[in-house]
Amino acid sequence: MDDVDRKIIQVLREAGRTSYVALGKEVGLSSPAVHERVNKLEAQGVITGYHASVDPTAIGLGVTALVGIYTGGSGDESVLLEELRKMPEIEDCMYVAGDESYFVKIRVTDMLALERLLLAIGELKGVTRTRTTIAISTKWEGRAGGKSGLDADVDDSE
Amino acid sequence: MDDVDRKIIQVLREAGRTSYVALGKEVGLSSPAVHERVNKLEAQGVITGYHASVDPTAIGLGVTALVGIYTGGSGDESVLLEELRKMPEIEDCMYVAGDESYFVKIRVTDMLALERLLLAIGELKGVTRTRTTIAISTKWEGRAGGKSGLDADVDDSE
DNA sequence: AATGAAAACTAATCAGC
DNA sequence: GCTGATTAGTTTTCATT
Repeated sequence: MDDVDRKIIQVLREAGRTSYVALGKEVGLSSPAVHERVNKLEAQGVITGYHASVDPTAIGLGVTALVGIYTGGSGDESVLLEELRKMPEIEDCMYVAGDESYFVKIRVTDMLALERLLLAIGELKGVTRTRTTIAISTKWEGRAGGKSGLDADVDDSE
Repeated sequence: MDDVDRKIIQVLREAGRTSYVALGKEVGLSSPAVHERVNKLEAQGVITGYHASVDPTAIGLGVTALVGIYTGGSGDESVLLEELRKMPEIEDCMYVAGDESYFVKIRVTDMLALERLLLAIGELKGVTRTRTTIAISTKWEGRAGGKSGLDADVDDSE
């Protein structure tokens, strides 16, 4: 992981379909050279995949909500997580330190679907309550990160 | 927007670098036909971009936090939003209905950087307080959405 | 670990349906 | 709006340094 790798990552985070030829020009390497580096980054698990970003409303997902899940008592946490994983409406899921145990981002078609999903989550074993925040407007999402991967304070080995 | 478009979207959300040849086989169309459809989806703003997913810790972003921002009083909301936009550590930003006004996801190198950023957010004009939840473990993130885009209750025109 | 050239494949364009 | 063919460009392999 050197500065060239970080530059490659930066470019691919912003434009995931950049050709290896173009990527090579950006970082000053030949196409086979960048390709080999990208393969290694993928194999190491640094690059975990490539995804098209889609306007949720265009595919009928008009409602975005952030749900904090409070747990307690009887339930087995790993079973709860499995149940959450089965719910495709849950796009993001984090185990958190704070008032809640889990924090999830969900997308559904409409308020009725939201109501149903919140009821379903609330009835899972171990869930004591939920706390829902509804997104009125998404200003931006998944912006290519903070330091752009550059000037990172990262281990330079391997 | 028909079922073929939805299938294309589904595939590209999961594998953003799928070739048009492979995509054509998935949906039962020739390569030029899918290419034309993808171009239209991009032009319509349904597909908004392609991005590599990166393991944040691999690029030195070890801390993920969810921050609710409470506002009130004097500040101009649009100025506040501009200031937030200038902070590259903020990956997601939503205007929400709930206890908070904004809800943001931030990624930073370490706790010191988190402290600095929270102080900076807290000092923005119009911000009355923040409420931070720290992610201990990200179970999943950006999972290709709920209904997979299929069987959507969507307008079939255009 | 990178290069330059070659082979295989894909993207992009276009006439025709 | 799709197909099939064509051309241009890219990915991938490989011998070489």
